Amino acid sequence: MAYANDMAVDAPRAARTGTGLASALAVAVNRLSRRLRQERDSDLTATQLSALGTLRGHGPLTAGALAMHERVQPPSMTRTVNCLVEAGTVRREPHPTDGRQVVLHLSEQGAALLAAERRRRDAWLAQRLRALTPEQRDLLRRAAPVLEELARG
Amino acid sequence: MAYANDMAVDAPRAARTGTGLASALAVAVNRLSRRLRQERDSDLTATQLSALGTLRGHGPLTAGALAMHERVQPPSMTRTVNCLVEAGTVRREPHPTDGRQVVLHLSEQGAALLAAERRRRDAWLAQRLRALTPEQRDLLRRAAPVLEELARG
DNA sequence: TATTGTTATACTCTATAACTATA
DNA sequence: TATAGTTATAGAGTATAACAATA
Repeated sequence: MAYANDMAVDAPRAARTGTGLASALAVAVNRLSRRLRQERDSDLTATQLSALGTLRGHGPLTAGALAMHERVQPPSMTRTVNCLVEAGTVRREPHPTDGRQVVLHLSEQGAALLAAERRRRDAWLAQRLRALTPEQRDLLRRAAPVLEELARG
Repeated sequence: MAYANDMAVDAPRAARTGTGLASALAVAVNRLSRRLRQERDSDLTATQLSALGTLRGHGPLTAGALAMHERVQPPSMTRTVNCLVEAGTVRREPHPTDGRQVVLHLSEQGAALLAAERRRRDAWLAQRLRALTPEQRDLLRRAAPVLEELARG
């Protein structure tokens, strides 16, 4: 016997039947993520923006801590940070007590760029959201933190 | 004056303040999408599974139609399809009336692989979902089709 | 001439393994 | 010896531009 998610691959069907939530959610999230990536229009990629956003939200972080927050392996973060430093959006500074660690700081230029890029990146989604009903927007407003919690796990 | 989404970068804050929904949603969706990609454990990638899933849902499609559904450019889909054909999960067949077009069919082997992979991919998310409250799950169940609708735009 | 699909090429993201420097 | 970060290397996804075949 197949699993429930083999019988309900699309979100509308999952909503009707009450089965396959995991599958429907995974598909929807992946599609929307890809769609959002298409809408960015700048020098910074979605991955770089995400790292900058984390630095803005949390303040300075070590390379390892940033990698953990972004859920990537350290070498991947090294590469991303190299791009960000080269673009002048992030500064590498020595750790005060541990010579092995590096502390990453968002530069003023980085903060400004982040704000501008985020506006651009969100423009498409914000426009789409305005086309929804108030109830649907409220639904998404309450769902967003739950999605974050799922990702945090 | 900055946009609302510059003041609320994280989902919980957006939920509290009622601002920055687009930004919070974009961040949450991107994080969860990346997290889900980490959880796959198979020969097929998330992109390949998504293409197979679309073929299963819609039946045979031309290369161009599949690219449109997956929201990628035709050359990207060519590459994905090459991998799928090489893996024996998809067959290329000639279009009955138009010699330029190619019709892509999900093979039986592809359907079986898809089912198995989807189970594996969803296992992590399903487990995480069980840790939520029934209200949160219901929230996501209703949010999933809205996310799909946003992506479809 | 327009359309469909592919090939050529390049760039980004990501990972694992190996290496360096420091604790 | 263990840890933090980087470098080296490789594989996948995506895109644009150029090309082939067909309509």
